[in-house]
Amino acid sequence: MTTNEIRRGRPRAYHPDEALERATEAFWRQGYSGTSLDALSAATRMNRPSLYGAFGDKHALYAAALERYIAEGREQMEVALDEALPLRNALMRVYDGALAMYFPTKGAARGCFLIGTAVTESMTDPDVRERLGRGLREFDRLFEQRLRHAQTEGELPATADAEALAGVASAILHSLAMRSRAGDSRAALRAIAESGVDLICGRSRPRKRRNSRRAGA
Amino acid sequence: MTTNEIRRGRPRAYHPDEALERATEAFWRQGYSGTSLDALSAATRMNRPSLYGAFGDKHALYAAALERYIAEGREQMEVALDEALPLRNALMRVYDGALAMYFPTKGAARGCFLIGTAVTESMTDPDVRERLGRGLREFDRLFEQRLRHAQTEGELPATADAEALAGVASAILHSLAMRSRAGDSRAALRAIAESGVDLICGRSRPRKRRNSRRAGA
DNA sequence: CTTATTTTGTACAATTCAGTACATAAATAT
DNA sequence: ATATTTATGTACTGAATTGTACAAAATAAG
Repeated sequence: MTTNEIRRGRPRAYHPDEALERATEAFWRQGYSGTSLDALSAATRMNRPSLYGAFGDKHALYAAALERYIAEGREQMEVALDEALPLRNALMRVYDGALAMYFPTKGAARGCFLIGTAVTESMTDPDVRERLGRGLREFDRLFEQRLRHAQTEGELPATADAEALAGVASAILHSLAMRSRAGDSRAALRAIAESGVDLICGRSRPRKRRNSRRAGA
Repeated sequence: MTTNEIRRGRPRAYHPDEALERATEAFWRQGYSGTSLDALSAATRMNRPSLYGAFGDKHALYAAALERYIAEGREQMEVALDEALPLRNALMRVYDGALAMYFPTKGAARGCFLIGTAVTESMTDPDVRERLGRGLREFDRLFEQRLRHAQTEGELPATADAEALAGVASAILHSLAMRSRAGDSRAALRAIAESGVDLICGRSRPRKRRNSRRAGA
């Protein structure tokens, strides 16, 4: 991707991709307004002028972080929604992949970067609102596409409303994104995802999983 | 509620409740970190020292705003979920009430104050995370309670998992809260709510409302 | 080696931030 | 009237904010 051209002048002391990832993590934790350039400088281990040189101002850096996150999310989702798998499994793979991101192996739960930060900023920043909207619509589209495929395979009735079901599938994802920031446990969120999948795929018999562990954080 | 005791000294030039409401609106638009005390002072039309005297520091003011919003939301939801109404209508009343808040009659869409601001702040502020969690659980509880009632009335099968369905009902609400900040139109969000209600209540025949208007913002 | 080019690191400027000190104003109590 | 109490309004402090100027450093080109 990043073609290694022969660059003149002093070489960079950072990897742009790594730096963007670290900047993303800083925004992820503290939000856009709550993340200072000092914090970004520390996170990326780039000094201030290098940050500006590489990404432009704070807003451009955040925009790049959002773009990268959305693109990666789409790729992960495309993989998870493998059409060779049963619809149930495919959907759960999306939610499990999301939960893996929302609950890092080390450190506190962090939820979804896009939802956790852009939703606040979108009110006063039309550019962020636009990116947030495009991101959400992208995920809607992938769900819908996969559901339509399930219809052609007979996994879902041909009369089902794929667009509507995709909206519900997305809603489950949105809920996981938020709840993981509200102190809910990963297990509790996975149970919610399963409920959603049951409902979308049309459980023949309602599961009787009473007393399943649902402990808080 | 606020007992009008005989107060000595210079009378206040503001109404605490009104001021808290205006402060809420400022936070609603700009988030916690993005709202300066100057902005709060302007919104409440209270000068800085009066703000501190009345509410304490910025954090305490935000906490009070959250508390008030959650309490009001609970009340509205209790009214909407009237047990005398069919489950379908009751649920749609909740979503319609939410959309009425998220899309004010004048001004841009603003979504949910709790979700739109606390989800960002919850990462670095345990107190906010706690309040966010309690708020969400409160709404879960009301949904679940209403769904259990529907079971006793035979509107839902006795074998249904009320807790799980309540999670889905909440997820729909969470999705509306976010999407309204992402540029989605109110009509599109209402369609999503209807899809969710259909799924929760178990539509006998999948609705065929193809080509219903779903225009963007 | 010299020059051109690019990045780094320090240091700074101008603003904005949260929070407070203090004098003044406006009410009640005696 | 005078004292007491409470709130207001101005002005301020110290810290944090974003963004930039500029010299030194590190590389390639000639």
